Parts: sequence; structure tokens; C-alpha cells
Amino acid sequence: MLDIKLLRSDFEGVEKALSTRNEEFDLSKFKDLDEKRRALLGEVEALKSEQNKASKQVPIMKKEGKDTTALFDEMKKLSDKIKELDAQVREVDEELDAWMLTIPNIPHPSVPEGKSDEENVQIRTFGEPTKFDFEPKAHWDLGKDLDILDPEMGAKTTGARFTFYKGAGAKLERAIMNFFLDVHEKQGYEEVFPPFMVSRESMTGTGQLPKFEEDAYKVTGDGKEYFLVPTAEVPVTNMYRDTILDGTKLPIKHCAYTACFRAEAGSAGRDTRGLIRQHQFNKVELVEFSRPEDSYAELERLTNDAEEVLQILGLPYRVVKICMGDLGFTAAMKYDIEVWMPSYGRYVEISSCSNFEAFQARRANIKFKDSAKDKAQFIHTLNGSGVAIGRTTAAILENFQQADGTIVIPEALRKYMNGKEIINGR
RNA sequence: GGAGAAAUACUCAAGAGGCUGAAGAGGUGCCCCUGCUAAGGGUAUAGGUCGUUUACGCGGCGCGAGGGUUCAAAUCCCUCUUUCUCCGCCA
Repeated sequence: MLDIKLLRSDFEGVEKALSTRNEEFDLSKFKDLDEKRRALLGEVEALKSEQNKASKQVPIMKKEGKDTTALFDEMKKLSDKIKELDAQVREVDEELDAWMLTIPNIPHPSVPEGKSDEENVQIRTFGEPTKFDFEPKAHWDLGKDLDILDPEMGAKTTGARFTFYKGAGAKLERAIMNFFLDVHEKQGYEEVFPPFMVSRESMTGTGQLPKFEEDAYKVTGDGKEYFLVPTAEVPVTNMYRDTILDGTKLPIKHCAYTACFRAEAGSAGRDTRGLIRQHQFNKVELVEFSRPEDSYAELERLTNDAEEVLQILGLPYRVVKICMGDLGFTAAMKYDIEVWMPSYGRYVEISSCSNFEAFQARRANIKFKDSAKDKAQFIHTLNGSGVAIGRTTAAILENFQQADGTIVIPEALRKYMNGKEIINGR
């Protein structure tokens, strides 16, 4: 959510800042709604003030034995008018709130121009694209030949884009998860293990709703409505919804594993093979709450923290800065980490690290202050994948495959797999 | 699943339909006293949000949430949420 005061004071500036975004939204309603609301508010509040003054007179009059009938008649009319205006205010408020939720975040000035992901800017690379002296296989073929990944079985029990991991494949996935969490804990992120389902309110707080409802899985039961988490960002950020945090204890940093569930309504036909685009996948997420003045430095650090797990594993990757046209609805600035995927012959996104500034904090009402005297102000939220586990599994299979179709397990993961060094089958 | 109880400011807590934005206590700030500490005395302060004003300020809303009754609601009514206790059921 944008700052309504900024919309009022510099509407043209906001309009300009949002103009390069590749999103659909309509700014034209704002001035009308806002002016209408303020006019109504002024009117009804003046009446309420009158009503309050009169109410204070009543006990005094009664004490003096005066007749209050005339006053009550008068007040009844006032009261009816107030109710009528209150209803109008509520209507305008709801319309304005609903509208505010449809407007994307203002990009940071340093975000590069560009219309699509093709214009994202490469910032740095780690390692070199893996070279093979044999014909490398794609991870879905490796997984099938080793009998450790089984999409057919997933399709049988559930449907398309669900995969069974079997034997060493399941162990590898679990090892990666534990390894990531352990590294991030050492980096200073406190681990939490959140619910995999969240309320509509939480989805709205982090910005998945109302715009992207079609991408989320909805679950009903016990007469309630829940959403399967598309990312741990949602429950973890909403941990602090409607709270004022102690500014002296910032930043707050959490890491969390969850399964993630995405309907990905707009991506039918893309990445249909392998682990790249599943409806359910595992991810370790980093979530941070920062002082506004520190948030961009923290974004760099958080991105580095995510990169570190790939460095330890020895997976080649690059970091790109996301351009205007590819920047999500909620982010002010975003880096993607892309891992080298031999089967694609290119780098593939494995992590997104974003600074949302106060955009989510305003929606979710998360503030901080340093002492009782200070005025509470909105916090900045950041998060990043640290990193996607399924895609890491895919990257490990592909980058560390050998000519005989076996996989060399990265050193750092072996202790999580009973010392196993090679995957040569289930 | 059944039956009860509760929700008030940073914390605990009082609260009659009207003079309560909220007694009291703790906490916190400042001052005094005791050589230091422990303890004591005095005094101040009360969160958030919206509107308005160049500003000091003024006004509205806020007693778990949302509705309602009333001239007037922390107080009465309805719905919901959460927490606690008891019973049942069970990994």
C-alpha cells in the first residue's frame, strides 16, 4: 500500500514513478474518492462534536431539574443525520481502501528501465557455467534413470506438476533443507516453522491478495477459508501484523522452511518437465524487518546470505537486478539469483530477494519505535528465498552428474546423508 | 465435540447507561533524602489513529472485532474472534 499522504501531496510524482511498471492499475479514481471522503468526514465530525457537547449538558440539566424533552427531540434529528453520513463515510472508506490495495509499490530510483526479464541487469557471477566432456542429461532424465524422481506417481496420486521423490532423491531434498536452515541460522536468522495455511487477511497483508487470488490455492473446511502458503513470506511477515516492534532490537531476521503451493494460473505449458515449476515445492525463506534507513544495505546482505549457500555447494550462479517491467507488484527493488541449469543452457531463477520498503508494513500495520516517547513509524520488510530447494536439487543433479549417470553429492550435504558421497540409484 | 469464564492503556486492575479517555497499583521520566547499595519521600507522564490548522492547538474515533438499541454505550442486546477452566475424544 502506498502512503496516502504522498498521493495527496505529489500525485503527479507517484503517477510518473509508476508509469514504467508493467502492471495494470487505475490512478484516476483517487482524487475524487479522497476529496469526497474528507468532505464527508469534516461534516460528520462537526455534528458528532455538537452531539458530544449536548450529551455533556444532559446530566447537568437533570441535576438542576430542567426539562430535556426539547433537547432530546433536537438530538434525535442530529443522531439520524449522523447515522446517514456515517454510512456514506463507510462506503467511501471501503471503496478507497479497496482501491489502495490495487496500486503497486513505487520502484526505487535505481531500478533499471526495461520491459521484461530480458532487460534485467547482470550484477555479478559466481563460478562458470558447468562444462562436460560427455553429453549431460537433464535432471528429469537423471531422476528417472536413477529412479529417485517420479512425476508419473505424483500425477497418479495428485495430478500434473506434482512429483514423488524416492529414496536418495527424498534424502537429498531433506538434506538441502537442513543444510540451508543451518547456514542461515549461523548468519543470524532465527528459525521459525510456520503454519502452511494462512488467512485472507495475511495474504492481503503481504500483497498476494486481492490481485493474485487466481494463483493461490484456497482451502475450506470447518466453515472457514484458508490459503495454502505460496511462500513462507506470508506467515512469517504476518507474525508481526498489527504490532509495534522495539526499534532497538532491529533488525529482526527469520528463516523458515515451508512447502509452497502455487496454482501459477498464467504459466500453463511452461517448464512442464522436471522440478522447475511444480504446484508444490519446498523452500527456505529469509524474512527481515529493518529500520528504513538500513533497508537497502540489508537487502545487499540478505542477498549475499542467500548466495552463500550456493557458494558452499559450488553451484555456478549469477545475480541480476530486476528491471521495471519485471519487478513484482510489491517490491521496490529486487535481485534474482539464478543458478546455472545445463538442461536449459542458461541461468534459472532460484531466489528472489526484495526490499518492499513500507509497502507491506502499511498493509499489515507493522511499526517500530525506539522508546515510549517516539512516534511509531512503519518498518521496512525484506525477504528472499534462501533458496528454493526443489530447484537446488535439480541444479545439483545436473551440474554434478558424471558420465555414468551418477551424481556427486556436494561435500557440505554429506553429513546430512549419513556420509553418502555418490547417488547411483534409489 | 459439550459446559462454563474472561478480554479495559506498557503490565496488573476498578468501573454505576450520562460530569470516565477511563479510579487504583506497578512501570517509566525527573527531583529529594540516606556517604554507596537496599529501602523511602515528592512530582510528572500516559498508547494509537483519522480529520483540520503555517504553527501552539482544536475536533472525531478508540475499553478484543463487527453490528444493533438509545438523545447518549466500556456499561444493554446480537454475531464473531481469542484466551482460560472443566468434561469427552484422541495422535
